[in-house]
Amino acid sequence: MDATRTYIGEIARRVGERVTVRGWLHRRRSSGRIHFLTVRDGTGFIQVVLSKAAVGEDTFAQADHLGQETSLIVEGTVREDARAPGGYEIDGAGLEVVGASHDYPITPKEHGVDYLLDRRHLWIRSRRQQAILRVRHEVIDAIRDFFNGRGFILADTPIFTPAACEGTSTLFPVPYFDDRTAFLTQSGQLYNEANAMALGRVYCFGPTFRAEKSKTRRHLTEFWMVEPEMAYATLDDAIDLAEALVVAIVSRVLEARREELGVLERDTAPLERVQAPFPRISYDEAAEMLRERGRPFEWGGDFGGPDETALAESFDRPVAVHRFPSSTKAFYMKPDPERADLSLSVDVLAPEGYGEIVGGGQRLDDYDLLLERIAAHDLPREAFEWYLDLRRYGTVPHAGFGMGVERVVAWLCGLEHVRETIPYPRMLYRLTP
RNA sequence: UCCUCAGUAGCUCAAUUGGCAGAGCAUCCGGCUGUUAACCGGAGGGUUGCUGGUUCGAGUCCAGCCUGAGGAGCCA
Repeated sequence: MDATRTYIGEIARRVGERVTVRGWLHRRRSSGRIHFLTVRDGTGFIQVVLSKAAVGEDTFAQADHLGQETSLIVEGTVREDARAPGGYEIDGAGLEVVGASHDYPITPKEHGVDYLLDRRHLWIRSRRQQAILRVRHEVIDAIRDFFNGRGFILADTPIFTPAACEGTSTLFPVPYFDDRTAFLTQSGQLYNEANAMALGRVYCFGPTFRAEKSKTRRHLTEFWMVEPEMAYATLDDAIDLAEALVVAIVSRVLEARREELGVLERDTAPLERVQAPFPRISYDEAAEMLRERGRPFEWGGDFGGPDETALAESFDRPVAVHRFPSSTKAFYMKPDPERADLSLSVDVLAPEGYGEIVGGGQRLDDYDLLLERIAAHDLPREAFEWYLDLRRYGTVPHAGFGMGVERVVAWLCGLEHVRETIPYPRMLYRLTP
């Protein structure tokens, strides 16, 4: 095994060369005097052809009994061949088993969701799951590049928090030293505002936790959210930024992960249409559209999943819905100066029924009004003294939003459920593996 | 928390009006020199989610429970 170590992802550039590939046996077929091993190594899949003449009696017999997911090192010569899946294959000359595998539970046939989720640590080895996780990687990388390239500073916010940021019923409590209770963050929002007052334009990017007893295709109890916040910024600035971010992510994935989208059989035509400008409609206009479509919708409420789908169906790209009633939004949203019952808020709805991917707006920057809101929401003032400081010491208009990574990945991959967009999903009834 | 649906071999499913527990895949054995979820032949593999009830007889009907899925509310 002295041939150059090669990753399968670069095999097309190694035609004619003697290579060594280290990976796992994905699948095996045999036709008597010839074995076909599909080997994967995390960078791709390659078919290895073994003939008795080339590898000898013993190795040939051994290869006939290798179980799915056996780890192995294969040496051979790369050849272009139209009969091989992907167009290239390795003429095997030697085979070394690193670790045996018997009765691998995930076979090439169908399995149920519960069965696969119980074996998520193995399921991620499948071609489809690998493709999804690669798209997720690309989305995250695109997000970081987008903000870093525009001068935003990454300033992460704490995961242990002392109290609620938005409400109290959806927080996970955790025992903290000396009989105290901490809560897992459900948004970096408040700290993000403080960071923006220090650094101008910032973003935080990390896991967030919501103890909502939601059981739908778009909910996880642990999910990743990126939250930019800008000092001296308005609602329109936030919408502009969200639009540019979504466009940047989609075009990056289309450019860098076309192969993965192919594995997922994702129709890319709807993604190609995701270009600025996005349509922008007010909550009032959205409510009118829903009524025109015959949906019973009462002004003042938030949109449900079916409402979001109905709205998104009217557009061929993401749509920004702005100025929701203040009653539907968090206490820190700034009221619309032209209509006190509305907030300077925005949701961006993804097309094709994927719903809300972005939520944000302009923040309340007036000290007295903020104090009033904290009281109106029955929040303990002491816990928010530091937050009130931001309005005591040089307050400025500021705005930002949060974007859920898993919903974006589910949309781009065309998935039925967000549970496949994260390596180990955490849901209402699932904490393992 | 509420509504709907499901649970049979390791996996995915079938089983007619309540009447002998079945198939494909996986596993093991054999065959095949270009397979593409290979194919062909053979073998092993069952507390029908749990508890109780109705019945000559229950996978099937009834009650309760458990587990899961889809949806609602809420949210990214």
